[in-house]
Amino acid sequence: MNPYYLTTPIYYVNALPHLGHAYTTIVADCLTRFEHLMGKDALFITGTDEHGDKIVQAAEKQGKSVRELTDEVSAAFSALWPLLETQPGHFVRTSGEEHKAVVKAFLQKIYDAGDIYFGEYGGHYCYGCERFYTEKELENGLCPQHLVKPEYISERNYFFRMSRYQDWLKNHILDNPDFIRPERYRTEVLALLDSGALDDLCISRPKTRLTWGIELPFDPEYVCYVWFDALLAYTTALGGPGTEAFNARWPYAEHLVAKDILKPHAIFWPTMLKAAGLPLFRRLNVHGYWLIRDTKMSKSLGNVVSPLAMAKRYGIDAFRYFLLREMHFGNDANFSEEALILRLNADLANDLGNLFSRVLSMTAKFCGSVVPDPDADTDLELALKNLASESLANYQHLFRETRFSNALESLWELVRALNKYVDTAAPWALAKKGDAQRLGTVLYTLLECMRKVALHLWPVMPEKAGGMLAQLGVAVNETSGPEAGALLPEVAGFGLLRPGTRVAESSNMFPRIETAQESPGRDEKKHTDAPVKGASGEALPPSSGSQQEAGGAETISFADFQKLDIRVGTVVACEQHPNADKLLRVLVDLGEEKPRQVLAGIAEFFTPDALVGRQAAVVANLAPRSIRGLESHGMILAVRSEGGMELVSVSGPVAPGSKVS
RNA sequence: CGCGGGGUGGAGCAGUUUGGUAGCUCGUCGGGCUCAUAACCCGAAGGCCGUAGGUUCAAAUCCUGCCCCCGCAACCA
Repeated sequence: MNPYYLTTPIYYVNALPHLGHAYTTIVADCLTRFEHLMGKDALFITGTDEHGDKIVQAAEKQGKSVRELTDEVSAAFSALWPLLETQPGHFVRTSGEEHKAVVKAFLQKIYDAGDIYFGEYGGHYCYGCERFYTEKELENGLCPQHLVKPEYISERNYFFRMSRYQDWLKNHILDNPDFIRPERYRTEVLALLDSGALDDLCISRPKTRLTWGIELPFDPEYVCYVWFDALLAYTTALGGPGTEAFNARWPYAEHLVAKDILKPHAIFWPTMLKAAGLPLFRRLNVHGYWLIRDTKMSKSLGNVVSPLAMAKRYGIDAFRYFLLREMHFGNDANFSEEALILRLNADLANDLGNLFSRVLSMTAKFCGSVVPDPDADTDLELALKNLASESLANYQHLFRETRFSNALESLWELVRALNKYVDTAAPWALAKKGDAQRLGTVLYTLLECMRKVALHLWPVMPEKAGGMLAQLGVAVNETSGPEAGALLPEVAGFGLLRPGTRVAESSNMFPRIETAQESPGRDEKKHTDAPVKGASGEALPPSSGSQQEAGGAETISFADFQKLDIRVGTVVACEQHPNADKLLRVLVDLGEEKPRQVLAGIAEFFTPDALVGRQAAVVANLAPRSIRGLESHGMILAVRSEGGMELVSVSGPVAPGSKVS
């Protein structure tokens, strides 16, 4: 038994799952599948963090009980995993009884060891944030979030002597370069430790302020600080400290988190474990954010699709491939449908899919879809095999280091080399010549290498890889996948594919996505580019200074005007923004496949019901923007009048999506 | 001095830890092949690696100053 244990964060249930959650969990799944193929007894877990102020607030806002809300959101998370083709070994909920027992035992242990003390805590408390601020954090004495003066409250609380472990932690990080990765986050944590003394950590909340939490075992008047509780879920998933499963796996534990929760994982958590006399986890893997910027697709198509919907549209395997290939682990990356299609077509359809298509088709044509016997290798095969060994070795190394993008790039060197080999060896010419021996060698070499590629891709694209292996006559268990350790002999060994095996007659694993948006997308670009230059070159310099309108607005070129895509939409639904008084969340039918979500700052003037059914002008190609937790995909045009506000609309009903020109 | 990320051929990104011929994908141009998903293969054009100094035999890579973008925050779409 060679254990591997990986955790995703225990996701906070104050919001529904989004792309970030999907990414982290998919990475965890890929790594776990990979380690399985590398011979490990691999397991990853995930779960939900359900305690704390924010959950209580969210529940109140939605008019639900805390239990209702947490059950609901937690269910939404667990329902997501199969859709992403991920298979967590456990799903922990911090509101579960087992977890509570683990937390209480842990707290008691540290308490008994003398690392928890009761102390006075005075601070500037902001009721809006429900938290204390230090002098430093305040801006001009005001809460930076709410811009109100916080109240000075003095409170007695329990503290964890984290400061005691500062030097120890620093040394541990210095002695173990792999403890926090990638490097930049390790540097950041070291800088943080160097910058000043580590404070002790306040780990309690009086029940007078918060009751939704785990009661301290040594004082029923207090509940546990949410981080202190949540981090322990990583041990709960194994049954908790002291259990057999825990002892077996915990020393091999790795965590996977996004950069926003670096500090709790890199500082709180190791010191907590140290204080409790437990072994540390082995490694903390930190990734960046997915940014969603000006998605050009939405501009020309007018369709804005959620990333998860995109997974459905293009297939979960392609989605997983894209996420791993596009983001350099640790850095931020951009998500766009355009980029996704590009990757799908270039890497999956043209390179990989086409390789399978052409080789299987030739095998059918020249060898009756039976794997031929190879004859002696020529220099061509030897060179290819060298390249394959190197590429696969790199892939395995880089994948293990969470450098997925580089790993896949390395694997694709092999895929391209195989396509090139087809051209160079020209099996069709050999067939014509009747050189069956040479033809057998070439096709065998190709099929064998394709099998290796498919096998290595299984962690990333389980379904597609399974399909490719099946086409090559390799049986793979649908749920558990290839056998544990299947990758180990693959780097140097060739010849595992048996001659005589029946293979598929053709293959169409990754059809190209024909960019259905005709060419208006491109034309549009040209239209905007060319005229703009022309206009500014001729018209602007002499006139721009003098042509001021009465209203004070400067003139713009016709080309600039053309950039605006204003359409008339029908409001199909409308509700108050759950987290903003002045904003309405409006669903507008713009003649697209789905109504568009637009946030409008008009709640003072319109009730949600008053808007439903009305038509209004909408700027349809405005870059999406997130406002207080919700994304807005456009702007509803309105006029502020003396008595209130009026929508900009049309004099008679028109079809939703009609363009204003 | 709020914190952080970044400025590399037309676009998007590696490379910077361990200085030593500037790399990948897309796009453009030309050619080849016909097994294949208008795919594949070859070749070419295109970069003073933001800027100014410094260290060095040698700097995208180390040091210092400066300029410019972006995220976080902001009831603003």
